[in-house]
Amino acid sequence: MTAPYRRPVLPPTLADVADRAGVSRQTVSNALNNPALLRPDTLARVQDAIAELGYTPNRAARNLRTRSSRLIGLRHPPAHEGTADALMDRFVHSLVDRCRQSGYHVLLFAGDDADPSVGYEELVNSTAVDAFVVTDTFLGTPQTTWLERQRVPFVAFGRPWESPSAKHPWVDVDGAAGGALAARHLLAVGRQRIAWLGWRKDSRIGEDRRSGWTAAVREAGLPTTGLAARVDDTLSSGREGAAMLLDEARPDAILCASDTLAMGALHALAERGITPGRDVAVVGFDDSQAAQLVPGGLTSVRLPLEEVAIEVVAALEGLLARPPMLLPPRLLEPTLRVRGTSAAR
Amino acid sequence: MTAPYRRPVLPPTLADVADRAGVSRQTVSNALNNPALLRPDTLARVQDAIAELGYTPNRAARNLRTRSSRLIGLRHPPAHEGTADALMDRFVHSLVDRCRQSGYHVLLFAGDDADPSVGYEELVNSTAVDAFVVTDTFLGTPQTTWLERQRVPFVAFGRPWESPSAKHPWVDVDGAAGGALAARHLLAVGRQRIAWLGWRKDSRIGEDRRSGWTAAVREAGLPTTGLAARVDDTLSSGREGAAMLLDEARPDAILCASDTLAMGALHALAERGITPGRDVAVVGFDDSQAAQLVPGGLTSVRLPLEEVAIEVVAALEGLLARPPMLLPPRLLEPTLRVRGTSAAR
DNA sequence: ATGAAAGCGCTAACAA
DNA sequence: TTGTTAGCGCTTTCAT
Repeated sequence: MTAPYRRPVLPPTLADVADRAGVSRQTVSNALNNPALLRPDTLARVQDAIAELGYTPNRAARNLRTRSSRLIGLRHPPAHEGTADALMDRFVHSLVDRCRQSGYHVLLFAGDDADPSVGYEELVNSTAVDAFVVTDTFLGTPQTTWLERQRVPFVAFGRPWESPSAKHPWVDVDGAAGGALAARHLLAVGRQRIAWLGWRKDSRIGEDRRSGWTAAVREAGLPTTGLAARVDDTLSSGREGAAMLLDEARPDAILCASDTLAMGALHALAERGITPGRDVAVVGFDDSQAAQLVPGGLTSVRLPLEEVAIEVVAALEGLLARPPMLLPPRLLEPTLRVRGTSAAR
Repeated sequence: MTAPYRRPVLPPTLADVADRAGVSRQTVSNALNNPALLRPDTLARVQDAIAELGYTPNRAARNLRTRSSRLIGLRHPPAHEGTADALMDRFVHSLVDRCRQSGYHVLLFAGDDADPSVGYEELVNSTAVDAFVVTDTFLGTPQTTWLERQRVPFVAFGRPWESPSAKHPWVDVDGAAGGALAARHLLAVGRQRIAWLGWRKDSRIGEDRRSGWTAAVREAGLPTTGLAARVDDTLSSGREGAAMLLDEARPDAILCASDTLAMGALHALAERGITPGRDVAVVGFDDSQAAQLVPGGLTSVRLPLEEVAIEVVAALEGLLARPPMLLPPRLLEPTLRVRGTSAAR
């Protein structure tokens, strides 16, 4: 049952490399961290020794010495079943990829939904990570205020809605621009009564997206009153909200705050025998897999998560540079993926 | 009388705790790692000091000393756009959650798709992680054979298809059982001509799932010949494959190797005005968000990813225990989520 | 049950 | 340009 699953020999150390190259340990360290200091022939000799031994610096030792781990902490929130929030997956991948290019790795930790600061504190005090990426600023900002007070470096994906005076770096996507983009697209394909199916009023992200709809529709001289519904972000709420809109407001398009709601709207249309895209257009938000896969295809606002990751890592590097450099907030523009539910007629 | 505490710039160290508690550093270390050695009153005094100072052991120092990082490496593969493989998200979350309960954290790294060993090697040599979770065994096993030869501890999610003699721990889901489960369900709701829409023959996972379909259908004395199509795992391939089956084989049910293919099949049905679940049943694999959200709902085989994570972490703990214990492979049973596309008639 | 000493592998500061 | 010294914070002997 037991097996010798440990590596047979210990990995080579910096001292081994120094011996082999016939130089001191410090010279090897310099070859790694400050190669310009070495004479070319010495550098080459050291690099040969490194290659021959397959040497890689021991991270624990380096971390201990430099007081930095080159690890970025990211709380991995539970995926909500039955919703279309596969955003995280795309973002995490982009983040991991950009981090690699900067020599960082991503450390995932599970937070407590009740007390969001719980995971952060332990990782900070144990110097396990150099900084955090905080993604759930829509939950209010207990973490960010805590992190800020503790002077822990972090970059937020999401605006500090509750405390606009917060000075930490953040990157966000312009929801209002996305809402307007979608609304103008619907106007362009000939829709006149564009309804909004969104989240409850306490959602700042929801209100942001909604404001784009309001602005674009009014700009076209068309009505918004009586054409809005606010519900929870669930499939069934979306279906019920859309049903209500269809029965009471007679819209020819429904613009939704999320793909989850948009899929709910498609349910409502199907139940009434209404064809999406022909009779009533539907547009969602987030360009989820469901939007991409549903028969006919669901038009959706796509968040530029790859760009977000780039900006987040840039801000992180600024923060961790010496001296630290505080990059200004970045608000990125979403795009629109047009599919069958908003075909031109 | 205790002295007033002022939060220092640097986190408190073990020596700070020792000073405050009036004991030696080693006693504090023992309080942490071997509390049974201490006299109850000493232990209490140390714990008080730890709490007062908000002390958390420095991970780098501990890692350096113990030669372990309590980090588990996980390669985060790129999410394929336009497919329903949101599996990873659910699995990662379960894994992170279980790891926390065992005092581990998950380190994400981006691999190179061309040379899958690239990320692993650096992390191993730098002792950045104690072990790996390998998820993409369906790609063949360059990583696993490499890891095994390097004697790096790892647990695979996925069988060693190419090398059944491999002795590393692994956890997998029984695809054949899933295929049979879905097929029997379709038989139970009165379907007689159950087609298979699967991947190409070189996919071991696909052949595994398919074998369950074959067995269950034959067991019922019904035909399988002429009722199978093999395509790539894309939406359009699924649509085309389903279209071919519908036109040439007249099935009353299509069992698919993935939700992506199943969504493609729904496209094909929609184009023909065929109602899923009434005229032709459709069942997918993986219980993706698309399956949960698509109007009518897509019946799908659900992988027990939470259980997989539990077993993976258990195997990991065995591997990292001293002496190491090699847990036997685990093959877990999937379940079926019945939705509208396979309603009883 | 508690304490003293050593050292894990690395890099910052300084010396040569 | 290269080498020497010191020490990051912790745990592992071993001694008391």
